[in-house]
Amino acid sequence: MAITNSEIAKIFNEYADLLEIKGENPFKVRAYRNAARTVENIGKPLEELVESGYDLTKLPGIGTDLSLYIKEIVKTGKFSKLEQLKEEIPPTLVEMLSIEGLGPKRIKTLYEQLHIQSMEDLRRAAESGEIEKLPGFGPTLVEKILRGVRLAKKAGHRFKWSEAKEYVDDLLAYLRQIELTHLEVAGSFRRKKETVGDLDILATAKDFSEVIRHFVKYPKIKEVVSAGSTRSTVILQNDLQVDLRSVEDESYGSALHYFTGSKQHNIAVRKLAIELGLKVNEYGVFRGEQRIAGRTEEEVYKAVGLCYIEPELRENRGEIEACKAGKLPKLIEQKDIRGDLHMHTVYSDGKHTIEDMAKAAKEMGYEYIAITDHSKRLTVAKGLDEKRVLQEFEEIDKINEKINGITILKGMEVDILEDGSLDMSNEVLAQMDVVLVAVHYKFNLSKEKQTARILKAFDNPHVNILAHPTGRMIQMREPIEIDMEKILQKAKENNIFMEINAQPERLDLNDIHIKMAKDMGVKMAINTDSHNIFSLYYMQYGVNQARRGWCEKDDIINTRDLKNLKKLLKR
DNA sequence: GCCGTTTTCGGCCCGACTGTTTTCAGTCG
Repeated sequence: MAITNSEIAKIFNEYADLLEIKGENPFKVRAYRNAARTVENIGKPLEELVESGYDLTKLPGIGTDLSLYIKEIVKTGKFSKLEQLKEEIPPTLVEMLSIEGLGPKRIKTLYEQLHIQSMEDLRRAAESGEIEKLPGFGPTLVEKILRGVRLAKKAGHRFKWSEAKEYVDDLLAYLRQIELTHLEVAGSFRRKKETVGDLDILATAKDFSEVIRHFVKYPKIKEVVSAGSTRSTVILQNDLQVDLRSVEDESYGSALHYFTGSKQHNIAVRKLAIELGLKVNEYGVFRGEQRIAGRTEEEVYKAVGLCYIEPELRENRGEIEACKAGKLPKLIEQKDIRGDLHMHTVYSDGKHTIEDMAKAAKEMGYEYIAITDHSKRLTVAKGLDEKRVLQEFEEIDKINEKINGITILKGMEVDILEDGSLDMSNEVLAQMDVVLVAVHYKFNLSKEKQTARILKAFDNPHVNILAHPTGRMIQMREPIEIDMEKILQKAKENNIFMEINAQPERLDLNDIHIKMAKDMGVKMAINTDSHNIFSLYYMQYGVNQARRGWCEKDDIINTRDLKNLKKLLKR
């Protein structure tokens, strides 16, 4: 049974948690966390790297020890040091870290003084008044712990970016009711991460205390966690945490940079600053006591010898090196998109007609769309057989004749059957302008079989695009197991494109795979997979994801005009 | 535990807020 990179990362993170509770050297703890991050971010399975004899110490944050541990985990599926540590420190203590106000030190105290090992122990001791008697603990903290225990059950939820966007729009409109100089959402939301854990909002105003007073009166607040003079934290009724912070205008740029993160990017920038004898914090860039930059982000980057780096790239995944080498991408923008190559109509499981979709797309300023209804295997979606799809194409011909300003391409989202053959005859496929293929069932095949299934589909000379390549649904369905590198390699050889599916719960490919594809020279298409006219606007989410994957206009085929697109679609 | 064009030892990002204290530890981001 193969072990995945994220499973290895999880092992290191759990080990780090336990080390921290044990009271180990915090830098050692950090080393394990850094290693976990590295492991998560390399697109290639570590299992393969180990097999090929790759020198793991070349990876950032992996030294002699950790490379040995990785090998051990890949070979045995287990990390013996973690197993040993679990004998010493009960692993159930880790779950208590999720409670607001409880960190490693306090958990250690609770364990050593009161033998508290689980959430249930914790609740009992808090209610009995035992915890309050401990030095360093008081009634307020106990209250907080009890609240934390109650909340822990539903913790860990992250909001889809699109979902967070709705809350952001409402909250910003509320905040703007009073006079502000600057107002910006920072954090992972600004970096356009596919999910957002909380919101970080930065504001400046003549009288900031008034902003805080206004903020904590927002009607959708469930609880005000803290409200200081420069920052405040609240929980909304939907359990979304919002942090509002403020600085002086002269620090606005550095604060925006600081609160946008990512943490790893900021650390890397600070290290650069230290090398130059500078200090970077949220108030500016300082040489000694003197502030030399801070009003804008551009200033901050310039002061540490860098160019401006787009928020979507700030993950410390090579953007700093790329900037120094003058190789930062010029990221794709929504206005570069000229069409949408994946959508459904009433012929299968869509809600609108071909003509409705075409008109809506025309209003978006598109030059072309492809109608790509499902094939017959997908009976739940009323998939089309050869005869029906040819009828659909006749209708497309008629609409193309009478409609102006947009061209409708004939396409289909064809099921890849279990054996890798396609759910449509070659004779009919040959009549299509664009052929999407996709996996819609048998998600749990072994990695070898699933990969072979898709590679076989790529042998069909009519295939153009692999739709939602991993099938994952954010926080709902795991991706199918495939060897992405092999698939990208063959896509490159056969001139097949990968889809970046813009449905907010899919966003498939993810950012790491997109960058992998880009680096391997595989081009992609950003498609909405719309089932009605309203979701055509999902395109923005797909563009966000493409930007996180370093895509430029040229990497995305539906930025081409129709003539050039057609050339690309001819294999 | 990692890392190094000053270093193979001695560093490792930085500050706000809270609750508990009476100057600060712990937590959080």
